[in-house]
Amino acid sequence: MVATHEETHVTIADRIFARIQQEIVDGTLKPGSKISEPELARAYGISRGPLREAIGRLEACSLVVRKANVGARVVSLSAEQLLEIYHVREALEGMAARLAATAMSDAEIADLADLLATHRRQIEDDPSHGYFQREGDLDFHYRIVKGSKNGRLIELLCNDLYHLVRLYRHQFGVVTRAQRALVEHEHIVAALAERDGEMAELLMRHHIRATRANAMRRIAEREAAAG
Amino acid sequence: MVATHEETHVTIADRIFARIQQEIVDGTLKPGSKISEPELARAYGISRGPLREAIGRLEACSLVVRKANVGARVVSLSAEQLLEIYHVREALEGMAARLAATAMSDAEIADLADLLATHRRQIEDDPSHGYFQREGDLDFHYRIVKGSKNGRLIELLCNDLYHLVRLYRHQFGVVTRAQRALVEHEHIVAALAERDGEMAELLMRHHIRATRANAMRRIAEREAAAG
DNA sequence: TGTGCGACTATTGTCGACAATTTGACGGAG
DNA sequence: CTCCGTCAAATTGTCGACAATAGTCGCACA
Repeated sequence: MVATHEETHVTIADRIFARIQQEIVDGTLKPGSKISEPELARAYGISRGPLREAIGRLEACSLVVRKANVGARVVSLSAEQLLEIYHVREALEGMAARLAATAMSDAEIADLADLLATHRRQIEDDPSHGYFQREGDLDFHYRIVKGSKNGRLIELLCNDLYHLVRLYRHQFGVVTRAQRALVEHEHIVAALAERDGEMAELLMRHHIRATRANAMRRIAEREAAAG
Repeated sequence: MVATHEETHVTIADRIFARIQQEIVDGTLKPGSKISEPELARAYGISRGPLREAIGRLEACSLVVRKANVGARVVSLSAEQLLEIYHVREALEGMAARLAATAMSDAEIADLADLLATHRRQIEDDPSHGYFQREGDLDFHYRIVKGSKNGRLIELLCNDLYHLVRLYRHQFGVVTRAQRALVEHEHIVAALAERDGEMAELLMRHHIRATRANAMRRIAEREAAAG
C-alpha cells in the first residue's frame, strides 16, 4: 500500500457522529428535541450500534444530554450555562493567547494579520457585517488556539467548546459586535507580534468578557421582549 | 417503589467504566498496556457492548487512546503532554479560584480552612508527609473547583483532568512539596476569606506553576538517572 | 540469504434479536 | 371530576453472532 502518512480509516460511527454534530450545530436538530435511536437508525440506514457510539461522543462534547433508560436530547443551553461557558472560554483562550505569543511563528502571525485586514475591508465595504463575520470571528479564535501549539487546549476548545458556541449562536441568535470585535482582534495580534504573552492574555480575556457582556445583554433583551 | 428522589439507575457500562477508570488511575492497568475487548469482557463476565461504551467514555476523558481497527491502550503521558495539562490546569483552576471567591459561602470557606489546619497538624506531627498529603492536596483543589459553582468547570476538572493528574502521579512518582504547597494553600484560602477573586486567581496560578516546575524538575532528574 | 507476496488468525466494527425499564393511556375508585 | 393503580407499547440496555480489517507467520523467489 502507498504510504498514507496519516492513517484515517473512517468508520460508520465517525461519519454519523460528524453528521449529527453538523445537524445539531446548524439547527437541523433543534435544541431540546429527542434523539430517537430507532428513528435515526432507520433514517441513516445503519444499525443502532454505531449510532449509540456516535451519541456517546456527542454526549462527551456536551451537544446532547442523556439519561439512563430514557434517552438522549439535544442540549438546550440556559443563560446560566452560557455564562459558565464564557468563563471557561475566558480562562482557556486567555492561556491560549499567552502561549501563542511565544509559540506562533512570524509567518503565522503575519497570516493572522492578513486575515484581519481582509475582515476590515469587508466590514468597511459592507456594514451589514452578517454571516461572514461570525465565521470569521471563529476563524480568528481558531487560529489563536491552534497557535498555542497546546494539543489539549486545542482539543478542548476546537472539538468541544466551539461547537457549543456555534450552537448557542443559532439558539439565541446573538449578533456579533463586528467593528469593536475587529479592533480588539487587531490589538491582540499586535501583542502577539510584540511577543508579549502577558498582554495578549489580558487583551483576549478582556475581549471575551466584552463578548460575554454583549451576549448576556442581547439575551436579556430577548427574554424581556418574549416574556 | 420507594421514591428515590435522585434516580440512580446504574447501568453495566457505568460500573465497568468506573472500575476500569479506577484500575487505570491506581496503576493496576499500566500505561501503554493494551485494552483487549474479548479479554476484559471475559474477565468481567459481561458482553462487549457495555465494555465498548465504557472504553468510549475512557477515551473521552483521555485515559485511553484508541485507533480504528487497532484497539485501545492505556494512555502513556509524555513530559510534553504533562506540561500541556499543567497549562490547562493553571488557566482553569485560576478561574475556579476567582469564581470561588464570590461563590463560596462563609461556611464552605471555614470548612476549607479547617481542612488546611488538619493538614498542618499532620505535617508537623509526621514530616514524612506521604500518601495522605497527595490525596489531601487533591481534596483541597477539588473544594476550590466545586466552590466555583461552575458546572462546566467542575466537570472538566473533576471528571477529566484530575484523573489524569492522579495517573501521572503514579506514572512518574512525583512527590508533592508538602510544606510549601500547604503554605500556598493557606494563602489562597486567605484571599478567598477576603473575597478577593483577583488575588485568589493570581495565587492559584502561581501555586500551580510552582507545582509544575517541581514536577518537571523531578522528571528531568528521573530521566537523567535512568538514561 | 534477504525480500516481498500471500494466506491465516485474532481483534475490532457492525448487525439483528432479546430483556429490562420507562412512559403514557385506560379504567375504576373516592 | 380527580387521583391512583394496572397494563400495554415503545424505547433503551445488553447480548451473541457475523463481517471486515490489521498484524503475523510462512513460503516462494530473486
